[in-house]
Amino acid sequence: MPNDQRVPEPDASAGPVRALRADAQRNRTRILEAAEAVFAAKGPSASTEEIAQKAGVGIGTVFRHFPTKESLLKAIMHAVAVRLAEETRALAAQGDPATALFTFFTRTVEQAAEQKTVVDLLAQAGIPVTVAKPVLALREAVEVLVGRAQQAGAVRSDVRAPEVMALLIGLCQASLHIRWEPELRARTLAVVFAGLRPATAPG
Amino acid sequence: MPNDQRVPEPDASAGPVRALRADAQRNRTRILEAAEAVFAAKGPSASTEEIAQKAGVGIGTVFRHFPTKESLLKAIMHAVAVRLAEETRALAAQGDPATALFTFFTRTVEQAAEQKTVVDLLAQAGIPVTVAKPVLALREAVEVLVGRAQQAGAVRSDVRAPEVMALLIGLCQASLHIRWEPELRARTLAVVFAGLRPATAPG
Amino acid sequence: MPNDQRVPEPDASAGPVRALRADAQRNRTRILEAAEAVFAAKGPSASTEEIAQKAGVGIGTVFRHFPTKESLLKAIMHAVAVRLAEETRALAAQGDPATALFTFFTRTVEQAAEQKTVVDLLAQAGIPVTVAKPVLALREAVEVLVGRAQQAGAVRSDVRAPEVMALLIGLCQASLHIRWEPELRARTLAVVFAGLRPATAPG
Amino acid sequence: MPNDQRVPEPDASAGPVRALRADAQRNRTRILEAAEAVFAAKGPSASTEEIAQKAGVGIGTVFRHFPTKESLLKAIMHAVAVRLAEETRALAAQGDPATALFTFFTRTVEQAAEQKTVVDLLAQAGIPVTVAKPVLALREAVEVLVGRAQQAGAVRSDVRAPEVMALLIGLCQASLHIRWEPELRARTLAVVFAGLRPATAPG
DNA sequence: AATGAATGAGCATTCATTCAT
DNA sequence: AATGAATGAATGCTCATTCAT
Repeated sequence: MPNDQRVPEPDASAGPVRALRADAQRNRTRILEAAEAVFAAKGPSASTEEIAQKAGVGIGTVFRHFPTKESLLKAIMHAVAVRLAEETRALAAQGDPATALFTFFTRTVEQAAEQKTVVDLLAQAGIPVTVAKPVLALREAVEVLVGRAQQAGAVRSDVRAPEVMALLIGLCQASLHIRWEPELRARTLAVVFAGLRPATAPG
Repeated sequence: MPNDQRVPEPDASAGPVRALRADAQRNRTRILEAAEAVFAAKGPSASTEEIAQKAGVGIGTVFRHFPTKESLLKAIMHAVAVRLAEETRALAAQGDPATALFTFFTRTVEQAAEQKTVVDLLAQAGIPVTVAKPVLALREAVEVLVGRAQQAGAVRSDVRAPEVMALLIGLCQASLHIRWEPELRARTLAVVFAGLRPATAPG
Repeated sequence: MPNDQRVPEPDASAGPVRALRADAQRNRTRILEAAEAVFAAKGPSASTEEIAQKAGVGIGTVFRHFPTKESLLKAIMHAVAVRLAEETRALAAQGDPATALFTFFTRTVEQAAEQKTVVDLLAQAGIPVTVAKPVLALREAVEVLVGRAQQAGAVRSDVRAPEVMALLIGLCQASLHIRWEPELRARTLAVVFAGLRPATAPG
Repeated sequence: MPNDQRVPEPDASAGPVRALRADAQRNRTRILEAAEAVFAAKGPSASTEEIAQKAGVGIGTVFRHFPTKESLLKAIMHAVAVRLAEETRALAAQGDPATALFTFFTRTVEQAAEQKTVVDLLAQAGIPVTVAKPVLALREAVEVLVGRAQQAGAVRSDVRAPEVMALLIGLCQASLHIRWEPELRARTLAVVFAGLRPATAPG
């Protein structure tokens, strides 16, 4: 038997509600990976069939795990949001509040250049309605970063989190349409960062 | 200006390749207007049938004028680009180079909030490949605005046009995903403008 | 002749709302015929694809004429109901009220044996909710037949139309499941008719 | 009765071909019960998965016991037929032949209104081909009821069992499509019974 | 040149049946 | 023997594109 479920150990914190058979878990993972890749490359209009093919499973299997295409998309978003929020919290927990926000901003824009999913996720973070928990967590993590940066004097005190999110969303969206030569991306970010810093900020 | 259509001169150089019968020309115009409205409201996924209906022509007529949906979209982009470029040139020709760029930037973001087409157009302006003339014209007009603003001391001298375009594209894209409360839009633009101004910029 | 539509003569009582091109009208007819045959043979679960094939048209054409499978089914029901109601009215207008109801009953059961559609239609006539006009017309026509038959003394005066409908529906449904040898059908109808006649009715 | 399973005799002649392990037998029973309930409520188009769930077994177990959905349906029919036949025989064995047939008829129609399975079963009883033994038993039991009723003078002597079956089937089918207000059902049955009674039938 | 009917590939989703665990 | 995950053919429906009228 593959799953020795002797005790209902409460540490089963990750994954779906019920324990899955080993093969089902493997397929679920493959589907998520395939979906992340396909959605990242082609956006949410990519066909479920293509995802199934890339995952090497039948179309029925995809729908067994995710009863609608919508739910699959949400799961991907969820995962990406969790990852981003974690990265953000890690940055917030690190030493330098003055640079954490800028680092996060830069990293996220870089990721967006490669993953449409990140772009789409942030797009959802822009609409303050019907947002799932992980998206909210991301928003809150950004708010923390902004607050810390302000306390450290790295960001003007009259800046608020929503416009930071707006700028972040915008540059990530732009990634869908701009061939970011590294220097161009750097110069664009420099403008935004300069705009965020106090007017008297040293070079 | 090439298109004063007083006489049915067969060599009309603007517009489609060959001269069109008067009714054909009228249909072409109606289709473009309908497509601009529909794409502006629903984005590029709107159905061609809907456009034909709004234009009051048969679907076949749409495809006679534009052999693919793609080509219709491009034509719309073309038209919007022409209009934007003209507005931009008008601004450049006006009196105050110090504010012209910011005015243009603000106006365009506002338009984007209402017209998906503007967003899509700018998206294309971000890809330096396969750009049609009107899009290039827009890029150049923006370059002029940036140059003038720099000469007027309103924009840092190390800023270049591409990052201004990138920021513009990004904020327009963001319009698709953010509910721009007017103050939020203003504060977001303020950050960008602060980033563009010289560090020691006067008020 | 397809359509000599010189004047908007108001007698265009049959067919869809707008005049159709000759080919479209032809296809519409073929689809209806195919659908009637297929539904009659296999019931409402028959696939739309099969109907399209039998009609010799693409699947898209079926959906252009009938935007949902449901609507196609309704159209068939409508047509059958109209036909049945007309037959019924014709019988009612004829000379002998004493036999008209029995004739109608017999004929309908015979038709049901060949056409599932008739069975399904009558099934709908049994549910007094959300019935379309032609179905109501059929119910009313049957009520007339019953009333006339009672006035002629051919049917007991305490019988009401609903149970006549119920018996009709039942025997039509039975046709789906019984191999009606002609004598069996006749004997079964004889029982029902005997039950409808006054107790003192002459043999 | 052959199936007293005191000992695991390997040659048990009734039920499935071979003797089953105790738990398999239990599962078989649960599946049949679940299927009867689900089919009774939703008709034969109910999904096999739902039946498995209601039975508390895996879908695979259902297919192990019944290799096709069709075979499961037949088994249900079998069971219902056995029950109905027994009820019928019990009525025949009772005291009053004059009313037994009518009682049976009334009861069955009432059951049909609640159990689609009864309707479907009788539908099969109408086709004299490929009838399983229990269905035949039911037909024979009805024949007995009819014969007794005729001997008692409650039913005309020229009536034969097949038309009684046809009427029974029809009214049960009608139950699927008619909202049987109790009075309507009573009046409908009254017509049929009047048709079955001798013309000069006393009271 | 205009029309709009016809086409058919493509999509999301369901479900009877099979098979690895 | 039991499980339930996997399968994939089939269905209703959409829409860009073609073509007869």
